Amino acid sequence: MKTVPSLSPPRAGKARVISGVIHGLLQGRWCGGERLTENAVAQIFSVSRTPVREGLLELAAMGMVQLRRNCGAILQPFGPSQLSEIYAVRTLLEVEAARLAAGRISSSVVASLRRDFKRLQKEKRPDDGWTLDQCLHTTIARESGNMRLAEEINRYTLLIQTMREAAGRILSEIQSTSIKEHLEILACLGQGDASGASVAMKKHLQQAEQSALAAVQSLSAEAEYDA
Amino acid sequence: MKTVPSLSPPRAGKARVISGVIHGLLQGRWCGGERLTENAVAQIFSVSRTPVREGLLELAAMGMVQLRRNCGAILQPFGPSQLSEIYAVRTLLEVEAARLAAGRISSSVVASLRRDFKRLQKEKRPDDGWTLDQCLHTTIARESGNMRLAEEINRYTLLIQTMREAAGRILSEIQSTSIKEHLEILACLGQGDASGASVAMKKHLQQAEQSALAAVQSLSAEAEYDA
DNA sequence: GGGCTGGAAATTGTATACAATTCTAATTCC
DNA sequence: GGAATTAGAATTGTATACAATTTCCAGCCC
Repeated sequence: MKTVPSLSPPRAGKARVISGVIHGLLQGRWCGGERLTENAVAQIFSVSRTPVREGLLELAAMGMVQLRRNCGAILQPFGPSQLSEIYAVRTLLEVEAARLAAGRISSSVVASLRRDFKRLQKEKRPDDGWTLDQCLHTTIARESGNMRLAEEINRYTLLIQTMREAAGRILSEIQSTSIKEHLEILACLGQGDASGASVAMKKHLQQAEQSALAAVQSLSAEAEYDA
Repeated sequence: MKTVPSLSPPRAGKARVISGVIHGLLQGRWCGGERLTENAVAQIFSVSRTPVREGLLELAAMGMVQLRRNCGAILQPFGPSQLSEIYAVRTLLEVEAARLAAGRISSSVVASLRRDFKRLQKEKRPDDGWTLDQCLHTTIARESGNMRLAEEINRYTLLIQTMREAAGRILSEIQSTSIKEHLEILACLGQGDASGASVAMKKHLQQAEQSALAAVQSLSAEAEYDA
Protein backbone atom coordinates (compact mmCIF):
# COMPACT_ATOMS: atom_id res chain seq x y z
CA MET A 1 0.00 0.00 0.00
CA LYS A 2 1.16 3.50 -0.80
CA THR A 3 1.40 5.64 2.28
CA VAL A 4 0.84 9.34 2.16
CA PRO A 5 4.15 11.15 2.68
CA SER A 6 3.93 12.12 6.32
CA LEU A 7 4.27 15.71 7.35
CA SER A 8 7.07 15.11 9.81
CA PRO A 9 9.40 12.31 8.77
CA PRO A 10 10.70 10.15 11.59
CA ARG A 11 14.22 11.41 11.69
CA ALA A 12 13.43 15.06 11.18
CA GLY A 13 13.96 15.75 14.87
CA LYS A 14 17.70 15.39 15.02
CA ALA A 15 18.22 17.30 11.80
CA ARG A 16 15.98 20.13 12.98
CA VAL A 17 17.95 20.40 16.19
CA ILE A 18 21.28 20.50 14.39
CA SER A 19 20.36 23.03 11.73
CA GLY A 20 18.31 25.02 14.19
CA VAL A 21 21.13 25.44 16.66
CA ILE A 22 23.59 26.35 13.92
CA HIS A 23 21.05 28.77 12.49
CA GLY A 24 20.68 30.42 15.88
CA LEU A 25 24.41 30.67 16.33
CA LEU A 26 25.06 32.15 12.89
CA GLN A 27 22.33 34.71 13.24
CA GLY A 28 23.58 35.71 16.65
CA ARG A 29 20.31 34.82 18.33
CA TRP A 30 22.36 32.90 20.85
CA CYS A 31 25.79 34.06 21.83
CA GLY A 32 28.79 31.96 22.68
CA GLY A 33 29.11 30.74 26.23
CA GLU A 34 25.37 30.39 26.67
CA ARG A 35 24.26 27.13 28.21
CA LEU A 36 21.42 25.08 26.79
CA THR A 37 20.02 22.18 28.76
CA GLU A 38 18.61 19.18 26.96
CA ASN A 39 15.12 19.92 28.17
CA ALA A 40 15.33 23.50 26.96
CA VAL A 41 16.41 22.43 23.49
CA ALA A 42 13.70 19.79 23.43
CA GLN A 43 11.10 22.38 24.25
CA ILE A 44 12.41 24.87 21.72
CA PHE A 45 12.21 22.42 18.84
CA SER A 46 9.19 20.50 20.12
CA VAL A 47 10.88 17.12 20.17
CA SER A 48 11.77 14.69 22.92
CA ARG A 49 15.16 14.54 24.55
CA THR A 50 16.29 11.54 22.52
CA PRO A 51 16.88 13.35 19.19
CA VAL A 52 18.16 16.32 21.15
CA ARG A 53 20.90 14.23 22.75
CA GLU A 54 21.96 12.81 19.42
CA GLY A 55 21.86 16.19 17.76
CA LEU A 56 23.98 17.72 20.50
CA LEU A 57 26.49 14.90 20.14
CA GLU A 58 26.86 15.68 16.45
CA LEU A 59 27.06 19.39 17.14
CA ALA A 60 29.82 18.66 19.63
CA ALA A 61 31.64 16.61 16.98
CA MET A 62 31.28 19.61 14.69
CA GLY A 63 32.74 21.82 17.40
CA MET A 64 29.68 24.05 17.61
CA VAL A 65 28.92 23.16 21.23
CA GLN A 66 30.88 21.79 24.12
CA LEU A 67 29.25 19.14 26.27
CA ARG A 68 29.87 19.20 30.00
CA ARG A 69 27.91 16.82 32.13
CA ASN A 70 25.16 18.29 34.23
CA CYS A 71 25.96 21.73 32.89
CA GLY A 72 24.10 21.69 29.62
CA ALA A 73 25.59 22.18 26.19
CA ILE A 74 27.80 25.24 26.10
CA LEU A 75 27.44 27.08 22.82
CA GLN A 76 30.77 27.91 21.29
CA PRO A 77 31.15 31.44 20.02
CA PHE A 78 30.96 31.75 16.26
CA GLY A 79 32.19 34.67 14.27
CA PRO A 80 34.82 35.67 11.73
CA SER A 81 37.72 34.36 13.82
CA GLN A 82 36.09 30.96 14.25
CA LEU A 83 35.39 30.79 10.54
CA SER A 84 39.01 31.64 9.92
CA GLU A 85 40.10 28.79 12.18
CA ILE A 86 37.83 26.38 10.34
CA TYR A 87 39.31 27.39 7.01
CA ALA A 88 42.83 27.12 8.36
CA VAL A 89 42.27 23.46 9.28
CA ARG A 90 40.34 22.78 6.11
CA THR A 91 43.14 24.26 4.04
CA LEU A 92 45.72 22.19 5.86
CA LEU A 93 43.79 19.00 5.10
CA GLU A 94 42.81 19.73 1.52
CA VAL A 95 46.17 21.06 0.41
CA GLU A 96 47.72 17.81 1.59
CA ALA A 97 45.00 15.84 -0.18
CA ALA A 98 45.65 17.69 -3.42
CA ARG A 99 49.36 17.02 -3.11
CA LEU A 100 48.77 13.31 -2.57
CA ALA A 101 46.09 13.05 -5.25
CA ALA A 102 48.34 14.57 -7.90
CA GLY A 103 50.35 11.38 -8.13
CA ARG A 104 47.43 8.99 -8.06
CA ILE A 105 44.31 10.36 -9.71
CA SER A 106 43.45 8.85 -13.08
CA SER A 107 43.35 11.12 -16.09
CA SER A 108 39.84 9.99 -16.98
CA VAL A 109 38.46 11.25 -13.67
CA VAL A 110 40.21 14.56 -14.20
CA ALA A 111 38.88 14.78 -17.73
CA SER A 112 35.34 14.05 -16.61
CA LEU A 113 35.40 16.73 -13.94
CA ARG A 114 36.99 19.14 -16.37
CA ARG A 115 34.19 18.54 -18.84
CA ASP A 116 31.56 19.19 -16.18
CA PHE A 117 33.15 22.50 -15.24
CA LYS A 118 33.48 23.54 -18.85
CA ARG A 119 29.80 22.82 -19.40
CA LEU A 120 28.94 24.77 -16.26
CA GLN A 121 30.97 27.69 -17.52
CA LYS A 122 28.66 27.98 -20.52
CA GLU A 123 25.32 27.19 -18.94
CA LYS A 124 25.68 29.34 -15.82
CA ARG A 125 23.58 27.57 -13.27
CA PRO A 126 24.77 28.69 -9.85
CA ASP A 127 23.06 25.83 -8.04
CA ASP A 128 25.02 23.18 -9.87
CA GLY A 129 28.16 25.17 -9.26
CA TRP A 130 27.97 24.45 -5.58
CA THR A 131 27.34 20.72 -5.97
CA LEU A 132 30.09 20.48 -8.54
CA ASP A 133 32.49 22.25 -6.21
CA GLN A 134 31.62 19.75 -3.51
CA CYS A 135 32.13 16.93 -5.96
CA LEU A 136 35.60 18.18 -6.85
CA HIS A 137 36.67 18.43 -3.24
CA THR A 138 35.23 15.03 -2.38
CA THR A 139 36.93 13.43 -5.37
CA ILE A 140 40.32 14.91 -4.56
CA ALA A 141 39.91 13.80 -0.96
CA ARG A 142 39.12 10.25 -2.04
CA GLU A 143 41.91 10.14 -4.61
CA SER A 144 44.43 11.15 -1.97
CA GLY A 145 44.50 7.47 -1.09
CA ASN A 146 44.19 8.20 2.64
CA MET A 147 40.64 7.35 3.57
CA ARG A 148 41.00 8.79 7.06
CA LEU A 149 42.11 12.09 5.56
CA ALA A 150 39.21 11.92 3.12
CA GLU A 151 36.78 11.44 5.99
CA GLU A 152 38.10 14.46 7.83
CA ILE A 153 37.82 16.56 4.70
CA ASN A 154 34.28 15.38 4.11
CA ARG A 155 33.47 16.30 7.68
CA TYR A 156 34.51 19.86 6.94
CA THR A 157 32.74 19.93 3.61
CA LEU A 158 29.59 18.81 5.38
CA LEU A 159 30.08 21.42 8.08
CA ILE A 160 30.32 24.18 5.50
CA GLN A 161 27.29 22.79 3.69
CA THR A 162 25.26 22.67 6.89
CA MET A 163 26.25 26.24 7.60
CA ARG A 164 25.17 27.24 4.13
CA GLU A 165 21.81 25.60 4.55
CA ALA A 166 21.33 27.08 7.98
CA ALA A 167 22.30 30.54 6.82
CA GLY A 168 19.82 30.49 4.00
CA ARG A 169 20.51 31.64 0.50
CA ILE A 170 22.95 34.37 1.46
CA LEU A 171 26.03 32.26 1.02
CA SER A 172 25.08 30.92 -2.40
CA GLU A 173 25.39 34.08 -4.47
CA ILE A 174 29.10 34.43 -4.66
CA GLN A 175 31.17 31.39 -5.58
CA SER A 176 30.46 31.67 -9.34
CA THR A 177 33.72 33.23 -10.42
CA SER A 178 35.74 30.38 -8.99
CA ILE A 179 35.47 28.13 -12.03
CA LYS A 180 38.87 29.27 -13.20
CA GLU A 181 40.38 28.22 -9.88
CA HIS A 182 38.77 24.80 -10.19
CA LEU A 183 40.10 24.38 -13.71
CA GLU A 184 43.58 25.33 -12.57
CA ILE A 185 43.50 22.69 -9.85
CA LEU A 186 42.34 20.11 -12.37
CA ALA A 187 45.06 21.12 -14.82
CA CYS A 188 47.77 20.57 -12.22
CA LEU A 189 46.25 17.25 -11.17
CA GLY A 190 46.12 16.12 -14.78
CA GLN A 191 49.82 16.79 -15.18
CA GLY A 192 50.70 15.13 -11.88
CA ASP A 193 52.05 18.45 -10.64
CA ALA A 194 51.80 17.97 -6.87
CA SER A 195 53.17 21.31 -5.73
CA GLY A 196 51.17 23.17 -8.35
CA ALA A 197 47.99 21.44 -7.22
CA SER A 198 48.78 22.35 -3.61
CA VAL A 199 49.23 26.00 -4.48
CA ALA A 200 46.11 26.10 -6.62
CA MET A 201 44.05 24.44 -3.90
CA LYS A 202 45.38 26.86 -1.32
CA LYS A 203 44.49 29.82 -3.49
CA HIS A 204 41.02 28.44 -4.12
CA LEU A 205 40.35 27.94 -0.41
CA GLN A 206 41.61 31.41 0.43
CA GLN A 207 39.06 32.79 -1.99
CA ALA A 208 36.36 30.60 -0.52
CA GLU A 209 37.27 31.85 2.93
CA GLN A 210 36.90 35.45 1.81
CA SER A 211 33.46 34.68 0.40
CA ALA A 212 32.34 32.89 3.52
CA LEU A 213 33.71 35.66 5.69
CA ALA A 214 31.77 38.29 3.79
CA ALA A 215 28.63 36.19 4.12
CA VAL A 216 29.05 35.73 7.85
CA GLN A 217 29.67 39.41 8.35
CA SER A 218 26.57 40.32 6.37
CA LEU A 219 24.64 37.82 8.50
CA SER A 220 25.74 39.36 11.76
CA ALA A 221 25.10 42.83 10.39
CA GLU A 222 21.58 41.70 9.53
CA ALA A 223 21.15 40.31 13.02
CA GLU A 224 22.27 43.62 14.48
CA TYR A 225 19.83 45.48 12.26
CA ASP A 226 17.01 43.24 13.49
CA ALA A 227 17.86 44.01 17.06
CA MET B 1 23.81 10.83 53.08
CA LYS B 2 26.78 8.92 51.72
CA THR B 3 25.75 6.49 49.06
CA VAL B 4 27.62 3.30 48.45
CA PRO B 5 29.57 3.52 45.19
CA SER B 6 27.38 1.56 42.84
CA LEU B 7 28.75 -1.38 40.95
CA SER B 8 27.69 -0.14 37.54
CA PRO B 9 27.80 3.64 37.25
CA PRO B 10 25.06 5.18 35.15
CA ARG B 11 27.11 6.12 32.15
CA ALA B 12 29.14 2.97 32.01
CA GLY B 13 27.04 1.63 29.16
CA LYS B 14 28.20 3.94 26.41
CA ALA B 15 31.82 3.67 27.47
CA ARG B 16 31.62 -0.12 27.57
CA VAL B 17 30.20 -0.19 24.07
CA ILE B 18 32.89 2.09 22.71
CA SER B 19 35.87 0.39 24.29
CA GLY B 20 34.35 -3.03 23.70
CA VAL B 21 33.88 -2.51 19.99
CA ILE B 22 37.38 -1.07 19.62
CA HIS B 23 38.75 -3.93 21.64
CA GLY B 24 37.03 -6.45 19.37
CA LEU B 25 38.31 -4.70 16.28
CA LEU B 26 41.90 -4.47 17.49
CA GLN B 27 41.99 -8.09 18.54
CA GLY B 28 40.53 -9.19 15.24
CA ARG B 29 37.50 -10.80 16.86
CA TRP B 30 35.41 -8.90 14.35
CA CYS B 31 36.69 -8.18 10.90
CA GLY B 32 36.10 -5.11 8.79
CA GLY B 33 32.94 -5.03 6.72
CA GLU B 34 30.94 -6.95 9.30
CA ARG B 35 27.56 -5.46 10.11
CA LEU B 36 26.32 -5.00 13.65
CA THR B 37 22.74 -4.01 14.35
CA GLU B 38 21.88 -1.94 17.36
CA ASN B 39 20.01 -4.83 18.95
CA ALA B 40 22.95 -7.17 18.47
CA VAL B 41 25.35 -4.74 20.12
CA ALA B 42 22.86 -4.13 22.93
CA GLN B 43 22.64 -7.85 23.58
CA ILE B 44 26.40 -8.35 23.45
CA PHE B 45 27.09 -5.70 26.07
CA SER B 46 23.89 -6.22 28.08
CA VAL B 47 22.66 -2.67 27.76
CA SER B 48 19.68 -1.07 26.13
CA ARG B 49 19.72 0.46 22.69
CA THR B 50 20.03 4.02 23.98
CA PRO B 51 23.69 3.88 25.05
CA VAL B 52 24.39 1.69 22.04
CA ARG B 53 23.16 4.36 19.67
CA GLU B 54 25.25 7.03 21.34
CA GLY B 55 28.29 4.83 21.44
CA LEU B 56 27.96 3.99 17.77
CA LEU B 57 27.65 7.67 16.96
CA GLU B 58 30.94 8.35 18.72
CA LEU B 59 32.57 5.37 17.09
CA ALA B 60 31.42 6.74 13.75
CA ALA B 61 32.95 10.11 14.63
CA MET B 62 36.16 8.22 15.42
CA GLY B 63 35.96 6.52 12.05
CA MET B 64 35.82 3.03 13.52
CA VAL B 65 32.37 2.25 12.13
CA GLN B 66 30.27 3.56 9.30
CA LEU B 67 26.58 4.12 9.97
CA ARG B 68 24.11 3.34 7.22
CA ARG B 69 20.46 3.56 8.07
CA ASN B 70 18.61 0.30 8.40
CA CYS B 71 21.78 -1.60 7.59
CA GLY B 72 23.46 -1.68 10.95
CA ALA B 73 26.85 -0.27 11.80
CA ILE B 74 29.49 -1.41 9.34
CA LEU B 75 32.78 -2.12 11.09
CA GLN B 76 35.69 -0.46 9.34
CA PRO B 77 38.72 -2.64 8.82
CA PHE B 78 41.55 -1.90 11.19
CA GLY B 79 45.12 -2.90 10.66
CA PRO B 80 48.58 -1.50 10.01
CA SER B 81 47.49 0.51 6.98
CA GLN B 82 44.65 2.15 8.90
CA LEU B 83 47.00 2.98 11.74
CA SER B 84 49.36 4.49 9.23
CA GLU B 85 46.57 6.67 7.86
CA ILE B 86 45.68 7.82 11.35
CA TYR B 87 49.26 8.83 12.02
CA ALA B 88 49.52 10.59 8.69
CA VAL B 89 46.62 12.87 9.59
CA ARG B 90 47.80 13.27 13.16
CA THR B 91 51.25 14.25 11.94
CA LEU B 92 49.78 16.78 9.53
CA LEU B 93 47.81 18.43 12.34
CA GLU B 94 50.45 18.35 15.05
CA VAL B 95 53.33 19.50 12.88
CA GLU B 96 51.31 22.55 11.95
CA ALA B 97 50.42 23.10 15.61
CA ALA B 98 54.09 22.95 16.59
CA ARG B 99 54.97 25.43 13.86
CA LEU B 100 52.28 27.84 15.05
CA ALA B 101 53.04 27.36 18.73
CA ALA B 102 56.72 28.17 18.29
CA GLY B 103 55.93 31.84 17.86
CA ARG B 104 53.38 32.09 20.65
CA ILE B 105 54.12 29.78 23.55
CA SER B 106 55.41 31.46 26.71
CA SER B 107 58.84 30.49 27.95
CA SER B 108 57.48 29.71 31.41
CA VAL B 109 55.20 27.00 30.03
CA VAL B 110 58.11 25.53 28.11
CA ALA B 111 60.29 25.64 31.20
CA SER B 112 57.65 23.94 33.32
CA LEU B 113 57.22 21.09 30.86
CA ARG B 114 60.95 20.80 30.48
CA ARG B 115 61.34 20.44 34.23
CA ASP B 116 58.70 17.70 34.34
CA PHE B 117 60.46 15.73 31.64
CA LYS B 118 63.84 16.16 33.33
CA ARG B 119 62.39 14.84 36.56
CA LEU B 120 60.79 11.92 34.71
CA GLN B 121 64.14 11.13 33.13
CA LYS B 122 65.57 10.51 36.59
CA GLU B 123 62.67 8.80 38.31
CA LYS B 124 61.73 6.40 35.51
CA ARG B 125 58.03 5.88 35.98
CA PRO B 126 56.63 4.68 32.69
CA ASP B 127 53.03 5.44 33.65
CA ASP B 128 53.66 9.13 34.10
CA GLY B 129 55.55 9.14 30.85
CA TRP B 130 52.38 8.52 28.95
CA THR B 131 50.38 11.19 30.72
CA LEU B 132 53.21 13.66 30.34
CA ASP B 133 53.43 12.90 26.64
CA GLN B 134 49.73 13.60 26.34
CA CYS B 135 50.18 16.80 28.30
CA LEU B 136 52.88 18.00 25.94
CA HIS B 137 50.80 17.35 22.86
CA THR B 138 47.72 18.98 24.37
CA THR B 139 49.70 22.02 25.42
CA ILE B 140 51.27 22.51 22.02
CA ALA B 141 47.86 22.11 20.42
CA ARG B 142 46.38 24.76 22.69
CA GLU B 143 49.31 27.12 22.25
CA SER B 144 48.93 26.97 18.49
CA GLY B 145 46.28 29.63 18.95
CA ASN B 146 43.83 27.81 16.68
CA MET B 147 41.24 26.24 18.96
CA ARG B 148 39.65 24.30 16.14
CA LEU B 149 43.01 22.77 15.28
CA ALA B 150 43.54 22.00 18.96
CA GLU B 151 40.22 20.20 19.12
CA GLU B 152 41.05 18.04 16.15
CA ILE B 153 44.40 17.14 17.67
CA ASN B 154 42.77 16.29 20.97
CA ARG B 155 40.34 14.09 19.11
CA TYR B 156 43.25 12.09 17.74
CA THR B 157 45.05 12.02 21.08
CA LEU B 158 41.87 10.64 22.63
CA LEU B 159 41.52 8.09 19.85
CA ILE B 160 45.04 6.81 20.46
CA GLN B 161 44.40 6.74 24.19
CA THR B 162 41.18 4.80 23.76
CA MET B 163 43.00 2.34 21.55
CA ARG B 164 45.68 1.96 24.19
CA GLU B 165 43.14 1.29 26.88
CA ALA B 166 41.25 -1.14 24.69
CA ALA B 167 44.42 -2.95 23.71
CA GLY B 168 45.47 -3.49 27.28
CA ARG B 169 48.93 -3.01 28.61
CA ILE B 170 50.70 -4.05 25.45
CA LEU B 171 51.09 -0.57 24.07
CA SER B 172 52.48 0.93 27.27
CA GLU B 173 55.89 -0.76 27.38
CA ILE B 174 57.69 1.08 24.68
CA GLN B 175 57.54 4.86 24.61
CA SER B 176 60.18 5.37 27.32
CA THR B 177 63.12 6.28 25.12
CA SER B 178 61.27 9.20 23.60
CA ILE B 179 62.15 11.68 26.34
CA LYS B 180 64.98 13.00 24.22
CA GLU B 181 62.56 13.69 21.39
CA HIS B 182 60.28 15.56 23.74
CA LEU B 183 63.14 17.65 25.05
CA GLU B 184 64.20 18.50 21.54
CA ILE B 185 60.71 19.73 20.68
CA LEU B 186 60.68 21.83 23.83
CA ALA B 187 64.10 23.25 23.05
CA CYS B 188 62.97 24.43 19.63
CA LEU B 189 59.77 25.88 21.05
CA GLY B 190 61.74 27.73 23.70
CA GLN B 191 63.86 29.39 21.02
CA GLY B 192 60.87 30.21 18.83
CA ASP B 193 62.32 27.99 16.12
CA ALA B 194 59.20 27.11 14.14
CA SER B 195 60.75 24.96 11.45
CA GLY B 196 62.91 23.14 14.00
CA ALA B 197 59.85 22.41 16.14
CA SER B 198 58.03 21.09 13.08
CA VAL B 199 60.85 18.75 12.21
CA ALA B 200 61.25 17.56 15.79
CA MET B 201 57.52 16.91 16.12
CA LYS B 202 57.50 15.02 12.84
CA LYS B 203 60.37 12.84 13.98
CA HIS B 204 58.69 12.19 17.30
CA LEU B 205 55.43 11.14 15.67
CA GLN B 206 57.23 8.87 13.22
CA GLN B 207 58.77 7.09 16.18
CA ALA B 208 55.38 6.88 17.90
CA GLU B 209 53.91 5.41 14.73
CA GLN B 210 56.56 2.72 14.66
CA SER B 211 55.83 1.83 18.28
CA ALA B 212 52.10 1.68 17.70
CA LEU B 213 52.59 -0.34 14.55
CA ALA B 214 54.65 -2.91 16.40
CA ALA B 215 52.01 -3.10 19.11
CA VAL B 216 49.18 -3.60 16.63
CA GLN B 217 51.12 -6.28 14.82
CA SER B 218 51.83 -8.11 18.05
CA LEU B 219 48.14 -7.84 18.89
CA SER B 220 47.01 -9.40 15.63
CA ALA B 221 49.70 -12.05 15.96
CA GLU B 222 48.32 -12.84 19.40
CA ALA B 223 44.83 -13.04 17.97
CA GLU B 224 46.05 -15.45 15.31
CA TYR B 225 47.71 -17.54 17.97
CA ASP B 226 44.47 -17.70 19.94
CA ALA B 227 42.61 -18.94 16.86
C1' DG C 1 11.69 -18.09 -16.33
C1' DG C 2 12.22 -13.09 -15.16
C1' DG C 3 10.50 -9.04 -13.32
C1' DC C 4 7.17 -6.91 -10.39
C1' DT C 5 4.01 -6.25 -6.56
C1' DG C 6 2.60 -7.06 -1.86
C1' DG C 7 3.32 -7.73 2.83
C1' DA C 8 5.74 -9.35 6.85
C1' DA C 9 9.91 -9.02 9.44
C1' DA C 10 13.78 -6.43 10.75
C1' DT C 11 15.74 -2.04 11.76
C1' DT C 12 16.02 2.47 12.93
C1' DG C 13 13.89 6.99 14.93
C1' DT C 14 11.25 8.99 18.62
C1' DA C 15 8.69 9.45 22.98
C1' DT C 16 8.21 8.67 27.74
C1' DA C 17 9.37 6.87 32.34
C1' DC C 18 12.65 6.03 35.70
C1' DA C 19 17.33 5.85 38.08
C1' DA C 20 21.46 7.88 39.43
C1' DT C 21 24.27 11.73 39.81
C1' DT C 22 25.53 16.43 40.53
C1' DC C 23 24.60 21.09 41.58
C1' DT C 24 22.33 24.44 44.75
C1' DA C 25 21.00 26.38 48.63
C1' DA C 26 19.29 26.41 53.11
C1' DT C 27 20.22 24.90 57.65
C1' DT C 28 22.89 23.91 61.46
C1' DC C 29 26.91 23.73 64.17
C1' DC C 30 31.21 25.81 65.68
C1' DG D 1 29.60 35.22 61.00
C1' DG D 2 31.57 31.39 58.38
C1' DA D 3 32.01 26.67 56.98
C1' DA D 4 30.44 22.00 56.63
C1' DT D 5 26.46 19.15 55.87
C1' DT D 6 22.48 17.67 54.11
C1' DA D 7 17.99 17.73 51.87
C1' DG D 8 15.93 19.31 47.51
C1' DA D 9 15.94 20.34 42.69
C1' DA D 10 17.82 20.14 38.29
C1' DT D 11 20.24 17.45 34.89
C1' DT D 12 21.95 13.72 32.69
C1' DG D 13 22.12 8.47 31.73
C1' DT D 14 19.47 4.36 30.79
C1' DA D 15 15.51 1.31 29.88
C1' DT D 16 11.40 0.30 27.53
C1' DA D 17 7.48 1.02 24.36
C1' DC D 18 5.84 2.52 20.13
C1' DA D 19 5.88 4.51 15.29
C1' DA D 20 7.64 4.74 10.78
C1' DT D 21 10.54 3.18 7.37
C1' DT D 22 13.28 0.06 4.84
C1' DT D 23 14.60 -4.44 3.45
C1' DC D 24 13.82 -8.93 1.95
C1' DC D 25 11.32 -12.74 0.30
C1' DA D 26 7.30 -15.12 -1.27
C1' DG D 27 3.81 -15.18 -4.58
C1' DC D 28 2.00 -13.60 -8.95
C1' DC D 29 1.63 -11.78 -13.56
C1' DC D 30 3.68 -11.38 -18.10
